[in-house]
Amino acid sequence: MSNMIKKVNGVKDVLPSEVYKWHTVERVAARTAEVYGFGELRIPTFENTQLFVRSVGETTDVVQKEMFTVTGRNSSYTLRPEGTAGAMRAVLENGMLQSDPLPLKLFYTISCFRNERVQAGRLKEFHQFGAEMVGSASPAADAQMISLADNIIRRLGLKDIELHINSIGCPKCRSEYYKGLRTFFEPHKDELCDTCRERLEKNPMRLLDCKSEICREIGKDAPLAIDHLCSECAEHFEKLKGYLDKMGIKYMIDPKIVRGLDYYTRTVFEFITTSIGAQGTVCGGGRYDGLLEEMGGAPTPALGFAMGLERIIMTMENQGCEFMHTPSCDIYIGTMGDAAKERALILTESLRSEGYHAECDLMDRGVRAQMKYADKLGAAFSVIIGDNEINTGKAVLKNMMSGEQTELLIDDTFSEKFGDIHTAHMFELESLG
RNA sequence: GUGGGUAUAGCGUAGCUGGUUAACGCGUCAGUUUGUGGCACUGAAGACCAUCGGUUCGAAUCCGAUUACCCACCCCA
Repeated sequence: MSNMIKKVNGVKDVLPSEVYKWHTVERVAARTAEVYGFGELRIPTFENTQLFVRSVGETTDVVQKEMFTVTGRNSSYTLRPEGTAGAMRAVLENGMLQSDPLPLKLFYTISCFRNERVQAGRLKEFHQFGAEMVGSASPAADAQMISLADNIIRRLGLKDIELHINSIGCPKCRSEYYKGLRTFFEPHKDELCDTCRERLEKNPMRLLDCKSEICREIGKDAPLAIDHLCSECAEHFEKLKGYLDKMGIKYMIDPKIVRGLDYYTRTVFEFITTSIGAQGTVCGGGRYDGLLEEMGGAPTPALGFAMGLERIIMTMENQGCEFMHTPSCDIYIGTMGDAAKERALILTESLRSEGYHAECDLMDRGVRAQMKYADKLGAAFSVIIGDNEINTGKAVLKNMMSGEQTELLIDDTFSEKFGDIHTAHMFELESLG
């Protein structure tokens, strides 16, 4: 073991015994998104480094110190640290804004890569379900995006998730706001923590997000972005709140939400849970009206969100939410002797071609051991075939739960007969609840 | 990048202030009479006690370094 090559720090294996949890989340999310009119987009795992530098922002932590980048042949590629940049690149490159009816509605399930220190709910390779809507500047679009995320979260059975919303304005109102922030913090410059002193120059809005007690104390009465919105942004936010109210989606206004990716404008939101530790943001997103233009496209309003699948699953586990279970074995065919083995092989094949999960012995076990195996598989039915059964052409089908036994012919009619009994059994199970 | 904690079979753990073949539970495999599971019982396989170095007659046990993991800061999903 000591000389075995192990996996890299900060990544995870999902074993067959756990994968049903992922299927649950992925399927519910995709199905819900489809109901909202979103189509699945599949994008490459890596892109040109410049794509992320330009879109996510040169000064962000993600770009500055968390990207996995490889260089070769005069090119620099980066494993995607998030999905929006790649999705928008695909939108522009494929001319979707010209060819498809607006708004574009896209979703994707991807893994992302960020070279960070690992922690509960934070991995170097993590998975996101993302959704993006391109072309609409309407606050109704914001409301629908939030509704989609909210719906997925609710359909997964998650409880006690808070929706925090905020507006960080557009470049127009922001330049004014930055001035205000700088003049507010300037007198306290020496008291601020090192990173905040830098932030004052680079991105003063981040000061509000600092967890240091001193900075928080100083920033207590700092001007807030929502209080400095231009009239258009203010109206947009008011309308969004009105829509959310009418849709019955509860939210709280959290003026402290500052997204760490530079492309965000106007509406930003987070769904937060307290049940999985410090990394409680289970879903985050917002508007990025300037991004497509920044990437070389026509000015086009857009917005989106991403859900962290690991965090969603963790929260579900924590709250005892139900997952869809993968169906277990329908029938186990036990055998004694070579003739029976051949017959079992044929029966298994024909059962499988009818869509049943059938299993037979591949380990040369004794009958008793085979039955134990069948039990471990959770087989609903079993049948044992030996010389007697081969000679008479009949075998006994056993219901593993009730012990009920039925005699069946082990010929071409077996699959069909089994099908009848199996559906009756499933019906019975369902009526029992 | 910064801080704290942990490191024993596939998993979860025990191993007292250093002393002969490292223990237990779960899981795996095989049996408990001849052809039938769930319970119970018996047995087996499986660990150079993370790695390297040091102290010692002797180290899983003490010390140091490295690595990994966990948690938090930061950041984000």
